[in-house]
Amino acid sequence: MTQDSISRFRRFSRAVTSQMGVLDQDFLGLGRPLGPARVLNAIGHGLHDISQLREYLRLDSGLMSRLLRQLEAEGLITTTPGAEDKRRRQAHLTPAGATEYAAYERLSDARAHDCLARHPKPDALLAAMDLVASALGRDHIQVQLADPCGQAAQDCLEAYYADLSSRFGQRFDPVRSGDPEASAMRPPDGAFVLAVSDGLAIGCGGLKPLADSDMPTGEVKRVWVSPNARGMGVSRQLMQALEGHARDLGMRRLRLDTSAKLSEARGLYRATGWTEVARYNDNPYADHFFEKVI
Amino acid sequence: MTQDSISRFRRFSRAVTSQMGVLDQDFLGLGRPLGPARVLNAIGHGLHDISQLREYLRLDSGLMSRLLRQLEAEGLITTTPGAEDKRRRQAHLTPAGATEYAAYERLSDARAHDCLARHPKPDALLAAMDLVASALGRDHIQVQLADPCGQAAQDCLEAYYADLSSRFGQRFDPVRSGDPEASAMRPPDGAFVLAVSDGLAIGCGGLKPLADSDMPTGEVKRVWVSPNARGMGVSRQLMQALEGHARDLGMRRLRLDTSAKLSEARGLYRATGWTEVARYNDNPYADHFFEKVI
DNA sequence: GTCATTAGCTGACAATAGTCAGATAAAAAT
DNA sequence: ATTTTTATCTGACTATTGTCAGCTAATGAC
Repeated sequence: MTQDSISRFRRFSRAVTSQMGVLDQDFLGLGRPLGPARVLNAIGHGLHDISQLREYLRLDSGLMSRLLRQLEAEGLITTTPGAEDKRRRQAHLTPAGATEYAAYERLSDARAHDCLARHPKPDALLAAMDLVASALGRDHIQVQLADPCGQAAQDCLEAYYADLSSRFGQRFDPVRSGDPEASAMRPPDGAFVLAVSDGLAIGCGGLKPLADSDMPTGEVKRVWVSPNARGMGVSRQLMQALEGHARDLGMRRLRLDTSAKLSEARGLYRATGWTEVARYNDNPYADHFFEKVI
Repeated sequence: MTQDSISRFRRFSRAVTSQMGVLDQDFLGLGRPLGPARVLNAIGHGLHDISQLREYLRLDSGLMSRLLRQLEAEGLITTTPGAEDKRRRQAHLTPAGATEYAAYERLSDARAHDCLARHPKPDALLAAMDLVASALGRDHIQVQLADPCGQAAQDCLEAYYADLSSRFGQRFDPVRSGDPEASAMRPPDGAFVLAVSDGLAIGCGGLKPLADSDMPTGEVKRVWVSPNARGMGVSRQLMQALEGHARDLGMRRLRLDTSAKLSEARGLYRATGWTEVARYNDNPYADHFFEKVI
């Protein structure tokens, strides 16, 4: 079983526990009550901002504060005032806390592994979990800037290329880590965004500058949404985010190319203010071209 | 959305809450704390035996008792000593309790309906939920005697016939409610069992007497497992249950017919003590015949 | 500067959940 | 008939979770 399966399983678990209004009691059995265990895990999972923690765990500020003091007294975390705003405190794991967190992670991994290992079709099970998690978590999908060469982005892009390969019946194999376009999709030139649902990247989109005569123009590329998360408005969110970044980067116009084989997409473009234009590049796979002034 | 979708959704929800070690906080918002609300719902759902309730909800006997007293004081339930064993008390909803229970059901229905209604592919979502629920709940699948003309049995049989029709490319349409074989599959002549996972029937099997010369013989018929629950040992459980009933009914030998197109099944039969025999009936769809002395 | 707002903390409670050692009565085992 | 076991109940606790008003320090608006 790959690490990726485990993370997909855990995403499902998180989606279910946080979206269906359920509490995860998984954490019991390691000698710590649910409250502090949830806080410890959330911090371990990368939520350092206390206000974020409160929102994620839906805890009262008083209760949150007490739980933090408790973990601090146990020597598992430290809290420090924020760098910019000293009111916003940050929580971080101490080495002892990291060890405890790792124990929870192992427990969780083991459960995921067991469940998948004894299933006759683990891939089908994971796909079903993805579908359910996306449906349950559709209101909590976040679009965020990411490094196009990071692991999550690479996972998305590989899935995207595989998707394209199967649609065009032809192998897509762009240079991977040394992707010549990657640097163009990083600030300050462009942008690359990921749609993240409960910690798993389920979609992506890139924006790179396009040399043009009359006005600063960007090109939208590699917009892709995981099949199990389609129809949930993710691509719309991705496009909005890319437009926002384009504006911030001073671009005045966006372009994109697409193919008749990706028919779902064309409706979205038309519905969100894009107009079809004449071919503007020599991409052999593209047969439809759109433009939007922003 | 059909009622069936709702029950499938709710089955998923129950499977997730009870199998992943999570507590359903769904019940909040109707002015009752989680504990009593869970008890009320479990009773409404048909769990009357207090020991069953305790096991299902995993509550301490003292706590359970107190929650019952509380609900009794509110006039929502009554408890009575069991008919056979006066220690085992039974809990039942009063009319007022039934009204409260219905309010929870409506809330739950509404949530299920909303979630399905806003999904682009509700059927795919439900199928994914079935798959996940079956995987999570595989250790809690119960095989129980049922009326072959009951609603759950009819749902299974219809799915079974649809399955056969698609495999044989030919329409199967046995007489439904007036099924001539139904009465043969009821005690005292035969048996009909359902595999139930979190309240949803996911498989079935029938047993009817077969006229034979040398020893009392039964025939196993209509063994079917929902595609989303296959590979989880359900058919094995069904066959075991049918064998048990056959023994109780005094049968000494079992027979069954099957088709080469249902190849998965033949491995199971061989592995569980059946031997292939010569054709014993004129079923045109059957081309393989098995027998087992019990 | 003053004032309103914000993030988080503390104290004082209250409600809920869980535990455990008997008590009681019915059933089962001897 | 006696003893043991079982199912439930009760009382006396403890632990956990949730709530709310007021406090402090930092920030931002005017």
